[in-house]
Amino acid sequence: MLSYTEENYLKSIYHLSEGGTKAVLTNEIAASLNTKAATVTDMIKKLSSKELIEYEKYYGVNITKKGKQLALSIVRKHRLWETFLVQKLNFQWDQVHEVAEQLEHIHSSLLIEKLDEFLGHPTADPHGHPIPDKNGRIKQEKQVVLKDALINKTLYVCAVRNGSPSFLQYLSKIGVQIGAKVLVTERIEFDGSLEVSIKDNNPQLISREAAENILVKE
Amino acid sequence: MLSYTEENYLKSIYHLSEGGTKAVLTNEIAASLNTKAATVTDMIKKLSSKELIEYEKYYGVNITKKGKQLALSIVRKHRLWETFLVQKLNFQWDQVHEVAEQLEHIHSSLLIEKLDEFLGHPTADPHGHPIPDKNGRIKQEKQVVLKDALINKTLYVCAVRNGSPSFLQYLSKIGVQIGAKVLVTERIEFDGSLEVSIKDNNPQLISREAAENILVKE
DNA sequence: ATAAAAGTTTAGATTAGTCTAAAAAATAAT
DNA sequence: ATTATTTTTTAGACTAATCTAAACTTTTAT
Ligand SMILES: [Mn+2]
Ligand SMILES: [Mn+2]
Ligand SMILES: [Mn+2]
Ligand SMILES: [Mn+2]
Repeated sequence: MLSYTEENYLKSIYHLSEGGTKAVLTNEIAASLNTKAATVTDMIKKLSSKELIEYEKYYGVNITKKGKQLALSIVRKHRLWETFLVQKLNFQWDQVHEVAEQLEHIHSSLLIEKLDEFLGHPTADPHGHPIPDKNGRIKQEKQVVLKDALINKTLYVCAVRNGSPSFLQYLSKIGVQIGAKVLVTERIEFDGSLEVSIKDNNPQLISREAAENILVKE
Repeated sequence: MLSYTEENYLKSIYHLSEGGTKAVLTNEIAASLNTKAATVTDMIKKLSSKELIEYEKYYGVNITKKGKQLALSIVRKHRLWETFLVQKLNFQWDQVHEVAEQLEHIHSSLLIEKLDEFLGHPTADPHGHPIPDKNGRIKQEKQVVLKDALINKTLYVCAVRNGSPSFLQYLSKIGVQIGAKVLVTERIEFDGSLEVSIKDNNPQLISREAAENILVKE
């Protein structure tokens, strides 16, 4: 069984390697976990000896199949708990991440399967992120970054890329939530900001920065 | 903020001091936490320096007001989680303790208040143990050990004293659950075993040992 | 009252996780 | 192709929690 700390390292390595194909670097892990490179070097040796990652000195790490399965089970727990907090306990979507960081480390397969059942086998968490199933499979739907969306095409918000409370609170304030209808009415060349109509309301400006962190689908 | 380990020691000391008035001894703590006396000595020094207990060398410890409040908040979390697992996730009463041992250490007052609300402010957990309220207050009802119950008096099971899975499974098998109607039809002098009618069924024998671990009320 | 037994504390060691500072390797710049 | 910079690893130290073995106190038995 992995310790709380080992689980956090493994999950972080999994997220850093998502999408990309290159090895994950020591400093990247250190930055993502707010720790020091020397500490990371020790830990990746340990995870490597457990065959959860492959480590080549000075070149970084790659997650193994076994490591990925384990990481996915932690991600599954994290996202199921976030869903529980929002759907059953009426948390706001900006309040759940920190608590889920703790809850994801509870060890009980019975608990997680019963929780999944209780929630009706959800496929996405409150931020639109996919929830891996019991076998670690993820249902990925095609989505596009709002920044790159076509002008005057009706779209629906399906996920956020940045889960920071301040960003989520801002989104709530302007009416952006998962499922919300959005329409880009104009793209400002100068700074990349967008004029967007949210839920058929009067168009308002959002920054390029914000538009890069909102995912939409048709 | 207390560590996972400090919380377990404090809770254990609280439970060992419940009822009794004498100081809690090093070996009692060691036994209850499956650790060694030397380890306990170190930890009680730490808890003492945090003013959660009062420690007199060679004579044991007493929990302080501050320590008791903290212990009660952990007990509250433990019992609310057990209630959640049984009432919402359909766990059996013999499956919840181990998981609650982990869940009780999640730090989030928002979480626990919302959970309490979600469960409808329950006053007892699945084993009939009282759930302290937000302020640490416990609603104690008068109850008697089944072993000492009057003959042929209708009573209702209100709690168990021993939460081991094997005992709880045995109780489930013979129909004893919280709220079940029971009637002691005869007390066997020889070994203290009781003949008991459970839910108006034919009387059956239960051991003195079992009868000492079942609490009933009128 | 003294000796034996039981219980508790101290001393010294170990493991997990962390850090800083120095050494080594890889990458970038002249 | 050397040199300078950046990144990574190693070395050594620290804290929390744990253990065993030895020393010390208290309690019990003679
Ligand atoms: Mn999250
Ligand atoms: Mn975590
Ligand atoms: Mn319990
Ligand atoms: Mn616990």
